[in-house]
This record gives sequence, C-alpha cells and structure tokens, in this order.
Amino acid sequence: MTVVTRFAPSPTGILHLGSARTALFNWLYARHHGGRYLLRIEDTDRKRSTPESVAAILDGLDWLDLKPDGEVAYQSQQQDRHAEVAHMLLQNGDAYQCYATPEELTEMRELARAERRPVRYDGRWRDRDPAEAPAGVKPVIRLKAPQQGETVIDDQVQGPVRVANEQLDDMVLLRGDGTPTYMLSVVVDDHDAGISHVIRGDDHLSNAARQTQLYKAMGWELPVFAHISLIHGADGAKLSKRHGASGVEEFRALGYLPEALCNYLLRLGWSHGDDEIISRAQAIEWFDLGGVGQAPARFDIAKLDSLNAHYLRETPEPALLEAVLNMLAQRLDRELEEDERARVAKGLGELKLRAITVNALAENTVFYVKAPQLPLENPKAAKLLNDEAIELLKNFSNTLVHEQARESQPMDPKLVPILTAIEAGDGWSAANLEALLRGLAEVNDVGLGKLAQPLRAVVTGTNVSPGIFEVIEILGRDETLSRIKRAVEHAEDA
RNA sequence: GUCCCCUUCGUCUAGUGGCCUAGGACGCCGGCCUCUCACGCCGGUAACAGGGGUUCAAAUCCCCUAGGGGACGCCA
Repeated sequence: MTVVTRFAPSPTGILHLGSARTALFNWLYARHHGGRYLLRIEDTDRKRSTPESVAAILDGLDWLDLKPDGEVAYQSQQQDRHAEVAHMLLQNGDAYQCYATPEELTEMRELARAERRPVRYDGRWRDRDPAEAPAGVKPVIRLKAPQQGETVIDDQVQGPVRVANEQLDDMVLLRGDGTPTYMLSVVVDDHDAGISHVIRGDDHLSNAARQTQLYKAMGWELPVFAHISLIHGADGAKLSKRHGASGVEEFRALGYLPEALCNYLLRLGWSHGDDEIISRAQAIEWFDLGGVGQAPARFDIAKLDSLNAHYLRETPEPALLEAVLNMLAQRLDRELEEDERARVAKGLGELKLRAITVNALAENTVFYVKAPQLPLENPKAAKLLNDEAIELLKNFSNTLVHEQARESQPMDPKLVPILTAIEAGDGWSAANLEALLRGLAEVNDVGLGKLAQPLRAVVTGTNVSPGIFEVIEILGRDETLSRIKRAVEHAEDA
C-alpha cells in the first residue's frame, strides 16, 4: 500500500506547537514508508480563516523543514464536490433532509442537559415525510447513521476504540445554505486525495467514529487512524497562550533552532529506547506509530533549552554569524564596522558553547563591539575591582607599555621574548598572553584568578566569559589596553 | 450529565508476565576539571495513582475507585 499522510490545519491563527508536532509525525511517517505527505488548509470557515494565518502556517512548516509534497490543497475549493457527495447519499437513502430550526435544536439540547440525558439530535426528521416540511425553512442534509451495533475505530495509537452507535446522532453533512460541514469535507477530501493514514490530535478521536460511518455509507475504504495525544502546559491543561509561548513563530523569535524544536517535539510522546538526540535522518529511519505514547505530555521548556544548547553547539559558526550580526546591529542601533564584525566572527566559536538560544548568543557578543559602561553594572563584576585588583591591572598594562616598569620589577627571563614580540606587533596570542599573565601573577605572588578575574570584569563587564586569554587575543592589544586604562582611571577618580 | 481516552521519578520517557533491589534524559544537589562560566566526567535525590483479583510470579493481564483530558454545533 502506498502511504499518503496529510497535515490539515485550519488557518485561524498561528502554527501551534501541537500542530507542528502533528505535522512532524505525518511527515516522518510518510518519509519512513517512502510515501507522500500532503498539506490541506481547512478553510471552510470563511469567517475565521485568514490569509495571514495561511502564510504563518506555511512559513512555520518551511522553517521546520516540513514542506509538503505537491501542491497545497484548499478545502474551500472543493465545496461543490462535497455537496455532490451529500446529494449522492440523499439519493441512496443514506441521508435525509432535516427541517429542524437552529432554535429548535438549541431547545432540544438545553432540555436534554437539564434532564441529564445525553445531548443528541433526536432524529425527528429521520423518517418523516418531507411533504410535512414547514414553509420557509431550508433543510440541512443529515447522515442516516446506523442506530444499532457499534462502530469500531482500529486506532494505531489508542488501540481499538468501540463506540455504541446509539451514542452517535445523525450529523449534519450539508448546511441549510448548501455549504458542507467539516465532517463531510474531511472525509471526502481524505478519500479523494487517497489519504491512507490519518494521523492527528486525539481531540478528533470521537469524530473518527462519525467519519467511519460516513466512509461506510459511501462504501469507501477506511484510512488507518492514529490519534496522538495533545501537548499540555506545565499545569496539565491544554497548551495555550497563558502558558507563555505556544506558537512555532514565537520560539523562532526567541532564538530557538528548528532542529532543536523538532527533536523536542519528536521525543514528546514518542520514543526509541533511550535515544534522546535524534537527527532528522535517524528519525526517518526509526519513526513508526508503535513508538507513540498514549498519554498527553507536558511541555517543559528546560528540556527544550538543553536540546537547543546542544544543537547550537553543533551549528557551525558561519551559519550563525549573519543572524547574530543582524541582532547585534539592531541591539546597538547602528551598522557594525568591519573590524567589529571580524571580532564577533572570531569570538562566536567559544561563545556558542555556552549560550542557550541564538538571541542569548548575540547578546553575549556585545562586549566584543562595545566597551562596558563604567561603573560596571554587573555587581559581581564591579566587586572584583578592588584596590588590589586595580594595582595588578595597572601593573599588567605597564608591563606591556613601559620599558621602565618592566625593568623595575623582576621578570622571568623567558617572558622577555614574548614582550618583545608583542612590542614588535606579532606576539599578541592567547598562548603568549597566558604565559605573560601567569608570570606576572607569580611575580606578584598571587593566584592567576586574582589577575584574570578583574581583567575579565574590565574587558567584558561581567564575571563570566570564555577564557580570558582568547578574549583579549580577539579584542586586540589596543582595545584591551584602552579598556584597562579607562577602568583604572575611573577607579582612581572615585 | 452522557460517551471516549489517559495515569511509571518534578518533567519527557524505557519497560509488552520472571533480566526491575524499575533504566535513560532534562532539572535539582554534591564533587572533579579550572582564570570565571559553559562543556566534559564522577556521584546523589526522586516514580509504577489507590484498592481488589488472575498467576508459582504483575509496572506489565482483568475489575473497581480516584484524578486528568477530550468529544457531545447548520466550528474546524
């Protein structure tokens, strides 16, 4: 059997995480079985469907690399076909016209609820002669569903689900104005498109029973159903806006990577033994319905963060650079100079190892293009700059610029060539700087941290950064010395 | 209210009758590494919703209870 899956969102808002996961499962299932994965926009509710929403869905899928095979289908364009099927059913006696008014139905439901009876259409027009139809009421067409026996959904995730037919009322196929309902549309579209596997949220599980009746009435072959559980928020309720970010686009804007989001979504409700980090290629190889869990899963941002940090580390710097540079320019509200861009480019490799999101990464590169404000805003960094630290920093910069200062204190002879090289302009490397700072610390009889930490504070404005030798190598001699000088002067003024 | 689905550490999960004194991941807490942070490594905390059966043996099968979710539209 050729596998054909589909993702069928209604374009009434953003692309939700839950929908994205449904799309991912459909995509993976099709890929795994060498089949096709289609996209159908369910826009039959003209009032709520918007082109912006369609664009957002297409955009989101694109970003997640879940592009559909073939053309995007629009349900609204098939209305004539849907109506045709409804009339066929009517002709065959598998459907009938119902003249009950909406008011009448509301009354019926309220009464049922008040009397604590099941809320269902009572079938009052099922066997009534249409000649008795009241004037001026446009009838709807309802399916004449079986009243005895049961309808079984052989669900690939939930197992066999049996529903007594007496629980299912005669659903509306065609509205009074002649437009098809969702129930009719999905079944007809899925059949016409040759959909073999319907993988969707389990909020559709009860719909599946009704749809099964429709398939049977038409004599069509049933698709395989697989209803996956919904994603819930940390409090256990269905994921929504009040849980914070719930749309794919929001996570993108926050600086999350599509690979991380997909990996996270895949592991939410699906597993392959103890595997956690799963590439797209492995996912295609491993994904099957058997591994899908039945219980709803709660969304956990901490796990997404850890996955994102992982994929960020794996992403080569050039792929990150442009995004970071753009964010930086926006943050500083100016274009970056060539040498500034070069520094960021060099610093990225170490910085990406400790960031969680792309946005945070960009924020962490700021010190490469902008000297920290004095006094330092970061309290921990500010605290590092005590009198002893200022002395040591002064000492360090003097060593670099003043011949005399160098002669006035004992200096490890093997450091002299380094100083000479730096003076000559080609010795400013992390390795040399480390040797120099270690030597200086030794001469002053302090631990390296006593010197490195204040230097880090002065240069980056924080107490946390990549290795300080690499940092000042990238920053360059002039900029490093200038930042030390400013800080020393600022401290002495105070 | 009626029907349907679900229930293993805080979270995601492994587990398909003996391999389970229940494994992994994230988080959290220690420690190592160390110029800080991160990475990495080592160690720790922590769960079979409750109750009945079935069986020599149950997290795994059955029943009940509780809790959670979903559906019940001329919405999708």
